[in-house]
Amino acid sequence: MNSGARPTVRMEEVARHAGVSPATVSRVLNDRGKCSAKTRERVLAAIRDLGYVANAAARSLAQGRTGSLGFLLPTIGTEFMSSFLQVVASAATEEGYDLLIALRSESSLRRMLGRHNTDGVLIFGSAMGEASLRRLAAEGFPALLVYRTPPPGLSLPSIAIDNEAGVRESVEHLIQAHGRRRVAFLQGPAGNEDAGRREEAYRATLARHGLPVDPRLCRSGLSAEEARASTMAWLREQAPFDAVVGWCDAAAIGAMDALRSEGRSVPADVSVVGFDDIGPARHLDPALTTVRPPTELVARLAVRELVRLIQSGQRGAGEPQPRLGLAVELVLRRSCGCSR
Amino acid sequence: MNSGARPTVRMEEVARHAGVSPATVSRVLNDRGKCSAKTRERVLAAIRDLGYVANAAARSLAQGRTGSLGFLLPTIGTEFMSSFLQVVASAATEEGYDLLIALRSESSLRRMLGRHNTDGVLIFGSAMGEASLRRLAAEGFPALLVYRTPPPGLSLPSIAIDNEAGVRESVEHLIQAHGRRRVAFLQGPAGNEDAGRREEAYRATLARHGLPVDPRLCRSGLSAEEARASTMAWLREQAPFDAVVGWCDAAAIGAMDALRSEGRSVPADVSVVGFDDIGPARHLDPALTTVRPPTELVARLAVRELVRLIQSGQRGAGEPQPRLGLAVELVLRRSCGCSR
DNA sequence: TTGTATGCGTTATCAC
DNA sequence: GTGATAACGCATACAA
Repeated sequence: MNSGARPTVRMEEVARHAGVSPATVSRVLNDRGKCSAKTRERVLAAIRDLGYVANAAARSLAQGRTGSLGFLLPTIGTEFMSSFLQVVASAATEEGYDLLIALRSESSLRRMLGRHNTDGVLIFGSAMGEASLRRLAAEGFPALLVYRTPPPGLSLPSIAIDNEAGVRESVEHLIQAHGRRRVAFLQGPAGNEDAGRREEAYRATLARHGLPVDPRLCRSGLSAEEARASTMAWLREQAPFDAVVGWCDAAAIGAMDALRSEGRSVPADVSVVGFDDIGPARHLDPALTTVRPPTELVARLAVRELVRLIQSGQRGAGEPQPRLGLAVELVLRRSCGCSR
Repeated sequence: MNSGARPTVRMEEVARHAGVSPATVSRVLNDRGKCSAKTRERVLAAIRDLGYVANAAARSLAQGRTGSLGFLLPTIGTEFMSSFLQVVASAATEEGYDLLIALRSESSLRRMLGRHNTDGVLIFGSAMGEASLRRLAAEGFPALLVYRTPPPGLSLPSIAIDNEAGVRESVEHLIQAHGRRRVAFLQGPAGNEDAGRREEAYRATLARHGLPVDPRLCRSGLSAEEARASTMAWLREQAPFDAVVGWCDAAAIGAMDALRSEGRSVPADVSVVGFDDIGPARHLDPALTTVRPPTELVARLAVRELVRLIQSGQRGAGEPQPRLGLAVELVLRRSCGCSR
């Protein structure tokens, strides 16, 4: 906390320096109660002179709040997550909160709720198991799910996107605009809700259009590398397919990689579409057709809503929890067969 | 902090439940002092039963440490930063610290040092101005610069990479292996030290090989978009160039984009190289030749060193500060003209 | 408008 | 080994 040469300067010292009491310094610092402009000036000057900074722990202890939000996420190292995190971080700052991040892990979680005591947590996707979610909900700790809906029976606020609509639109586009009939799918992680819903929507859309759902045409797209391997396997086994839907852009990119290296043309031979619209998507050759979720909106809404939860005090278990499914947008580029 | 229905369970309640004193509970919790296995068991049981979690603020106040590290960064939303942050986050967890992140901003900084009181801060690149750095150094607060060396006269520990060697190697490769003579450069942000050193190295290497440094061939590569525009400008003005060196991969990607859209072949007409080796680099067509910094090593070293600083107590202003310049690696792919 | 006194929940220093 | 008790630094009734 203070490992400098000079000892920590406390509020008391500021008070002496300004010729007032500690309470007055505290008031000036927090804009509480009225005080004359003159003393206010003196106090501020003393603070500047001494380089005083309030001790966060003491403040938290006295106020009963920490002024920080926790963000629990499964992993940071993806294009998608980094842009999301960027928005969350600035939104938190705007709302006057610090942001504490923790990678998926039970111990991190306990530390957020316990050791470091955040005022509330944002839980991204599969960053937290169902059992922990239940405990959390039972404790009534302010928490909000992002890119995930609460498990059945659990009443937790959540902000998710409309995965179904996104995949439905993209698959229908492949079928109707480009005449594709044998659509393959690159699957996401098993526990991932977004991934699951997207796969469901893929199957449902094919079925709705009277197309067969070939089990061979569903393979792992956990990473670009796995997607690449899966696509190679399709080619090797001569599975008949004329389109690939990636559960996310990285998977789609892996597929394009494999197709190119095997001399297949995208989109002439095979259409490829993704999901997420990560930064590189538009710079690929051909540029990737994909589904764009309102990332920035989600992040801002999430932070704002969490802050509202915190500031509204106790969460009434009775009142309905907000559960938003935000609209997504199909971005047509060249990898599906469109001319732009 | 606690907005649940039931009131916060404090250490005192745990003590009552276990039939011991609060002091004993504290000891069990922190593994301090000896206590019989039997009481220890009882206390742990009580903690479990009541779902007790320690109040972080009170603990910090009593101990004089927060158990969290601050990470000050200019922006999160880049491939490079996201992978770096990922490692920093897990390293911090391994060392037993929480990670508090803040985007570049003076107010964020003050909050890290003051309002939230981290035990030490990691400062990435240009995230903090020189004036603030001086103040920080003067206060003796544990801080470590990453991807940046301290300004002259300032004694702050830092961990940086060998930008010069990286660019020297890549430019020499263009010259010697591929016979390039007119090498253009896409510049980074003005305040960015890495960017500056890379540009210097670019000029120095050309000079060392008796090649002219054409001022027209240095343009902005702040983002992929700007790099694209700069490359378009070179083409439009018919500036003679047969190679482009991007200060970072994103810039190189923008250049490749522009070249492709204008019908130029990479690498047949123009060689392109980048810096950073971000994830997508290997998936481009052609795959991007680039310089790979030891990102993971830097992140781990940084966290470890900062923790050492913190735990070693006061930073002796006299002892020499570590100032590492870590080795980088030239990764040859196809965009420079190599066959793989 | 300003000062005084008390409490926030934990750790640490003593005694026992 | 274990239990009282005093800090830790700040916010806030309450009194002035």
